[in-house]
Amino acid sequence: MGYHVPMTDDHVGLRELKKLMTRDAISAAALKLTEEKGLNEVTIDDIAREAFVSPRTVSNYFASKEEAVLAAGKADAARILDDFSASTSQDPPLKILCELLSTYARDHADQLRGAARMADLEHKNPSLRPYRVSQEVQLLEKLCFLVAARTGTDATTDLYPSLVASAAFSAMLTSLEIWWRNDLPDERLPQLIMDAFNLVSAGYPHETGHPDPAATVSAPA
Amino acid sequence: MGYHVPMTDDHVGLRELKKLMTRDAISAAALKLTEEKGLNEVTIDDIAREAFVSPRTVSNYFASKEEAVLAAGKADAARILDDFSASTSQDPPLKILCELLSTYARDHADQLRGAARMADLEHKNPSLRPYRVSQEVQLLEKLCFLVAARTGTDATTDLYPSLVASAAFSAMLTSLEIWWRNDLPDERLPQLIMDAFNLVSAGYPHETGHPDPAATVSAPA
DNA sequence: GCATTATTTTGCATGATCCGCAAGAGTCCG
DNA sequence: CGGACTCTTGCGGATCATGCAAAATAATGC
Repeated sequence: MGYHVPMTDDHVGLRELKKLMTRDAISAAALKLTEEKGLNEVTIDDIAREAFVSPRTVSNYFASKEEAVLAAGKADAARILDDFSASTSQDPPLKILCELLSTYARDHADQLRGAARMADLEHKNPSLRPYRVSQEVQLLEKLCFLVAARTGTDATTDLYPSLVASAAFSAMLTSLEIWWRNDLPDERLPQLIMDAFNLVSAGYPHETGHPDPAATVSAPA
Repeated sequence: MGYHVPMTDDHVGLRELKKLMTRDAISAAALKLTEEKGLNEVTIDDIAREAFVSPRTVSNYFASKEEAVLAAGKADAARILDDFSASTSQDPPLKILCELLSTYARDHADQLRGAARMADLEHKNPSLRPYRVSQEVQLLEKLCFLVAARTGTDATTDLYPSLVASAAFSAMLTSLEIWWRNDLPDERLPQLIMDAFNLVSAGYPHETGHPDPAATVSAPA
């Protein structure tokens, strides 16, 4: 299934290509219809018609409408994990992830708009939430093992890798959430991500009120 | 069973009582059958028979089998949040939560075994996962607002409350996970929780190998 | 106690989803 | 071109979610 095909176009296989295309078509159809009518008003038959496939094929690719809708924004996160996995830096994992994520946020603002659209969808269609969070947890477990491998710790017995992975995720997700909820400009996001990672790396210093303007968006100095 | 009408009850209502009882009965039936046969082999009709109610009543209380199964272990977490909300300490939120949780782990290890059993169920029945993580996220959001209220920050614009809430959750969940995955004795859990919170508060110091024996369980020397 | 009201439980029906199965269409490889 | 393999499709059965109205049960007033 999700095997990484050879990097050369040599023998990619027309079959695999068509499979990916129909998958994308179904996912795109689900996304479009959901944005138009709301997920509970969309049936599998509707998605099938929109994607020019049979209803059975839709169920063949996705276990539920929700997964079809959410399949659109899955690729981005995987790329980040690959980059982290491929990095040869000796810095602490949190530093590597901070640089990776803030850089990505700076260079791919368009992708992030897609993520924001997703967040919007999720707010309007609560039934999407469980599936989305579940996907996040899967990524988190993957990141946990990557951190363990990188630092020579054991994800099954050590606290460290799991805690670091969770911290990175919360930093990224919290930044995205605040960025999206407050309609901040694209330029603010990288800084927000770095602020979040700094707060995490500093051990969450006790705040009362707003002593640190860098950690809030209410005073855009 | 009930003989005569209560003489000391301040109108609690027999109705409300029966409602709670049937709810518990359904949830318990769902849990029992799922542990026996696996959730995909359990139908709503089965649960209804086991709980001595009609199938329609099951759907009346829970939107899905999954919710019925998970309804069992919901109360514990709410108590912790209430304790945190009621605390008048001026310590940082993470310190308060650390003490609250390690104390709870020391005094109520049995309840936490129940939580561990749930985690086991989730591993064997993947369809439970979305519903469970969704519940966790709801608790996390609640904790986020409690932290914001306690520290005078704004959960919608500040990174701090969301990051702190996430950190506390990951510390607790990671401790629990490692505790039950390695079949550690009850006495180890409070210490594990405190280690996790210390690691979090220290900003996840970079480890390679196992320099800190307090952060691992592999060498109980 | 008895009747009235309010709430819960239940059965029934409908629309939708999930999944296994086998036939048809398309692709791959020699 | 032809066999082997894979994907698509239609069908059928089992399950599920939900609205609706009637039966059952608890609460309230007389």
